[in-house]
Amino acid sequence: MIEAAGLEPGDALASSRELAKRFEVTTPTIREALRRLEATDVIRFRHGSGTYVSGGVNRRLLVNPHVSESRSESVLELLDARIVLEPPVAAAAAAQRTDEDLTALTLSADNSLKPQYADERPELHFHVALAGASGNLLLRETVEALLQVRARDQIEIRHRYTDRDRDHADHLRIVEAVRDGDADAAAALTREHLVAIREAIASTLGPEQAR
Amino acid sequence: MIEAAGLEPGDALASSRELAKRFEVTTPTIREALRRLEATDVIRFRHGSGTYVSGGVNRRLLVNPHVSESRSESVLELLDARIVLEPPVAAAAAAQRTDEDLTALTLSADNSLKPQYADERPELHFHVALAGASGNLLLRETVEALLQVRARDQIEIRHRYTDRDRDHADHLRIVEAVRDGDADAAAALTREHLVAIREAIASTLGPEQAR
DNA sequence: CACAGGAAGTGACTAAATCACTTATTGAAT
DNA sequence: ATTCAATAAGTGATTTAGTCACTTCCTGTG
Repeated sequence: MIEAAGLEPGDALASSRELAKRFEVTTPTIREALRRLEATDVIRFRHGSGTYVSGGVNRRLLVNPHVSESRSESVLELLDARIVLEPPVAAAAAAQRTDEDLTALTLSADNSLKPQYADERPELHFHVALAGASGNLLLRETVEALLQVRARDQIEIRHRYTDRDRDHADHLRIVEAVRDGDADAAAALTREHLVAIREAIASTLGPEQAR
Repeated sequence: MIEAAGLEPGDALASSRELAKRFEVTTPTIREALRRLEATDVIRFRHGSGTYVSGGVNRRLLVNPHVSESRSESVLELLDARIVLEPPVAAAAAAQRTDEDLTALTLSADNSLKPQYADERPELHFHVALAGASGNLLLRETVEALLQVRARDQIEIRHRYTDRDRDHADHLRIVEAVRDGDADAAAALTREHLVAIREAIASTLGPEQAR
């Protein structure tokens, strides 16, 4: 029904009772269906107000909200993965970027100085914007999903261990490489940037966890 | 509760009615909770039998089951993404692989000749095993998730357009590179392998969609 | 020893309410 | 005319009590 009506994030759905009538089932049954959609962030409930379409409708990859963070290993595992995956994405961005991508990228680079928005507006997160510049939506979504793994830790890291000025400088250099279409430089700079973050975290965790 | 009891895929949960008693809510409420877990493949219902823990418990990344495939663009987008992401993963595998990884990889390479198992046993899928050899679980999960995007199409492709013997030969060459710890060769061979598949599909789709 | 039949357990669903929360409207005081 | 608190309507959240449908396993019969 969401598809057919072409509903976008923010749009309201019909009320539970109305949906129950329309599909000729009872409200508990409708609620079960809606709960499934809620689990993948396709819709969101607002008690007393209504149910609304959420960002998940156009997100193919997502982080399992039901896997506890304690099961997963160290935060370093995540950064290791990013160090492998993001440099080639940056290279693709350098090769494919349009002028609009470039302005969006510059915008998000400036935003790195005040990272509080990044959690709500993913497109303002530098690494998401970078992946977006590759022109491949799936790459963007992959990076976006990775950044939501251990989201709590990542916010903690950004607020405590990261040197924002250095971050910003790193980002600007990556933007330059992307602007110039220099894929190798974009990849190398992205790798260095992430390795630096990894090292900063590894040192605070203590050498015994550094692998 | 699943965490606390350390339940693994295949284990049964208590019945709805029993859970309702234990959490002091009614069965419809329990069902809503279970439906959310079902949506991310943490549990699975078997009518008349019970509810069982499923593979999603240890899967952090997953494909949104509620996003229609029609919304997403061409299958080529997916292959483009894989061409960017998987070669560096192969390189990491070459650098980090243990001897056990190597045997698992060889096993899955042989399995490429009879790909029907790959859908149920992801660890037998060559590209998943390759990512697993990197030693980074998150990388493995990322590749695993990507392979489930447009799963229907991917199965179709494997059954109709792929030259199994050539696939197998490609895989064996990648295994050799990983065995020898040759990261550059592993990456290059993986890229060529995926590019070949992309070309094969692009030609069947007709030139107008080939970008 | 095989197997049909039945009982018990389980998920799936219904029906009719009630409670809790939000929002827009209304009407009185300013 | 404007402001703002009370109110009413709409919505999600949950309950209670029960029925139907499906599986599984056990038991008694041939």
